[in-house]
Amino acid sequence: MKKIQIKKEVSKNFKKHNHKLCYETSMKAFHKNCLEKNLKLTPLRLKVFELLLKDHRPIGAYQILDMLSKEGFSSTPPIAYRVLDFLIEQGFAHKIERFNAFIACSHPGSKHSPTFMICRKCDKVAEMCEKDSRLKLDKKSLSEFQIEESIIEIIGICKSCNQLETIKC
Amino acid sequence: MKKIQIKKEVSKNFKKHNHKLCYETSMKAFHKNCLEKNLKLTPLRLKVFELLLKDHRPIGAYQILDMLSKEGFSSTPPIAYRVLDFLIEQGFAHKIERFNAFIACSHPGSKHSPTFMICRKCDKVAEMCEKDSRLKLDKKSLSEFQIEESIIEIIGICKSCNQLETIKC
DNA sequence: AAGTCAATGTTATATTATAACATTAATTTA
DNA sequence: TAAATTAATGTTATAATATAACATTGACTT
Repeated sequence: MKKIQIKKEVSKNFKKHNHKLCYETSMKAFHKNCLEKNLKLTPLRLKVFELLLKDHRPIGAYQILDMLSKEGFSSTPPIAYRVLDFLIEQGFAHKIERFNAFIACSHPGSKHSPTFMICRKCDKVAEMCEKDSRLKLDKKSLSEFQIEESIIEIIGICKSCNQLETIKC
Repeated sequence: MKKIQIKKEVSKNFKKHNHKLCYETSMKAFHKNCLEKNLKLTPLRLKVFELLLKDHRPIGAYQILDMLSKEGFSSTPPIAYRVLDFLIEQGFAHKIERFNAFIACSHPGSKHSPTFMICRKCDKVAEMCEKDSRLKLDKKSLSEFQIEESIIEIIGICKSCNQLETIKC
């Protein structure tokens, strides 16, 4: 039987969507990853990942520390940064350089260089999958530079915010 | 008479080149810009721009402050950040988010969203002009997100460093 | 039970950045 | 030209982000 391919919309993060599904899919992948690689899925790691998954907005390390402290976890800076490093290494989180903030990965499970669309009104972020975002460089440059990693962050206004603005007028 | 178009090489910043020409061209453009817009070309602004133009490496704000202090300028943080803001606004400098550092613009004179190639060996940076770097997003995303600004930073190894590495072996 | 190692805890400090207000110097205007 | 205005610079204080270094805990190994 042919598997039906459901085209996931890149910009869904900006709209109402089945977020419970987002959450559960990512959390399941995280469990699976840790199990397979024999990495420890500790309460701290789970909690931080859970916080990142809450909505599609980046969170600063110190915000995370606040939330951890409210939940009874230790909350000195290295606590947050270490777990964030772990999540990033494992491909389950990214840093948004523009905001010094962190976000759950939308296509978790392997290291990759993401492209982010960042709405400056609602602060939500959508991570595009590689096939929807391609950086075309000219031949000469490509031949002279060996790319290892790319940071692509697009800042603008998402459709939802744009529509709200239109309605307001 | 037809003007001869000299194709400027994007990756020249990584190699030996006529840097005096780089420097002078940029400095001249800076003078012209300030004159035309009636902005004050103060010793402080000149000095900071000069520092950024020294080579094609990004410099941190506190490095700039050190150098300013050595040259007898006042050197508390706002001094650097204010001038950097000015240079960025005027399109003569950019921030490299990845390194919280600043670099002289290679195509100065107007605000634009640059693409940087950053060599992680020699720390040099080349800024690509827009025609040599294009971000292709899928139609759907484009229609749903109004882009205002983009941050594109490519990290890797430049040809010069790559060759050095090869020779070493 | 002792040894090992990964994870977490802790203390201290480094690095990057901004807010708020004071002073100076250039320019405009009375 | 003197007063008024404004832009630029100077200053003090502090906020926000991040890491180094070492201690403790707890799980797993042997």
